[in-house]
Amino acid sequence: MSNRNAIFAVVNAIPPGQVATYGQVARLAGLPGAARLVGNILHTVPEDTRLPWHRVVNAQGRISLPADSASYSEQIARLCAEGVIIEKGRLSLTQYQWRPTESPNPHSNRMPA
DNA sequence: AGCGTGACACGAC
DNA sequence: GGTCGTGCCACGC
Repeated sequence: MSNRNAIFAVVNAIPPGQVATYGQVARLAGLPGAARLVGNILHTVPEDTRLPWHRVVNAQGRISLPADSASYSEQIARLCAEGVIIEKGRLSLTQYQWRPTESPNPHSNRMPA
């Protein structure tokens, strides 16, 4: 399995109404420190994908896309539809960040409470 | 095969 | 508390 697929698997495992940071996804995918790669990969994802890419935000709880892009508003719309409240382009990580309990990779999920 | 790149994270101001 | 600058990794050209 390529790392790309590993990242897909992790993102795919994020429950609705919750979000994960790029770094978190990278770690869960077994690629600590490769946060940028996650964004890079997600950017190459086709638009018609089933992947819940909108549940991935940066460590600041902000949408990491250009505010004028279509994907930006798309992401906000989807999150909002799942009950995630976003203010000033920011959301509360402490409230919505995914706490992986039964991740596909129980191997490397290290996330302090 | 090598180099630049990016939807980031983290430590400092 | 926010903003700025540097480091990191794997991907794609």
